[in-house]
Amino acid sequence: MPELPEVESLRRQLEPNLTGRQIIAFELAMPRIVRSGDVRSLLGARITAVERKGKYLVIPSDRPAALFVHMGMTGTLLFQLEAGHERFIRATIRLQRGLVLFRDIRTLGGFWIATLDSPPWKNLAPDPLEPSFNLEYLSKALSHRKAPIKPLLLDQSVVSGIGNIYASEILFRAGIDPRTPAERLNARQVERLVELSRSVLLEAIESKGTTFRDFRLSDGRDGEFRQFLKVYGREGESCLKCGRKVVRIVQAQRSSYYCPACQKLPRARKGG
DNA sequence: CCGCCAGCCTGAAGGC
DNA sequence: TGCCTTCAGGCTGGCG
Repeated sequence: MPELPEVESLRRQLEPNLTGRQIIAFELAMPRIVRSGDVRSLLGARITAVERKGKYLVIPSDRPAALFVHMGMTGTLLFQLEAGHERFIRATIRLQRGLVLFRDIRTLGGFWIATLDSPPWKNLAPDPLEPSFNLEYLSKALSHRKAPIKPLLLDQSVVSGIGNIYASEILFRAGIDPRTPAERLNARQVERLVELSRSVLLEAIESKGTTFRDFRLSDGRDGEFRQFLKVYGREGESCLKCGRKVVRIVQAQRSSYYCPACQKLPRARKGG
């Protein structure tokens, strides 16, 4: 699953079911999903909150240790009162009441057990819902960056929480060509990126995220934002603004979708 | 520091 | 019915 709206939707569903509950046991069907730390340091611990940082879920406890979860490409956390018959369950957290199942087809996600002041990430930028993600911040982060803006939106040290679907959606709504060198964006465009990153992610949260393929909410349901996607996955279909065909290109080994008519590159500079 | 690329994994879907 | 290739909501580490 993966991007901010999906992780935030999971967080909201899990919070009331996990907060205040004691961890009874970990059952690791695939031990290597524990990337660092020891799950034994959480046995008997009581969960005190379910938080999110970028695309990570952060689950602190009444012990020094906290559980960090990243969903990778295909991970999710299912909450069930009783064991079911789900496929691809890599780990099960047995609670005082209920079970948290880590379902991850491609096993690119994982668990980290660590203290809150030594999280698994380094250089994680603010996400677009944080006040510190503003024009001043983003202008500085993008200045002197010659790389195309689209892959930079996926760089979690520039802005956290945005992944491949929402990067294309944000750029479409901002009217910016994904190939635009970041340093060539003017202040007006950077401002639009700040505002639209925020509004697109908020709208997606309203719909409990996007299920394009594998993502499931913690109750097993699908996110409903897919119906509101304007370009992602719509190669060859008509642009919803102008009717021209949506194009797919590959940047940094990832698909980017955009409308060549609605999303323009800046004009080449003289001499340059 | 920056930009690019291979690699990590598994499963679904499409072509032949 | 295979067999093979391509494609996937992410991120890390290594190279130049």
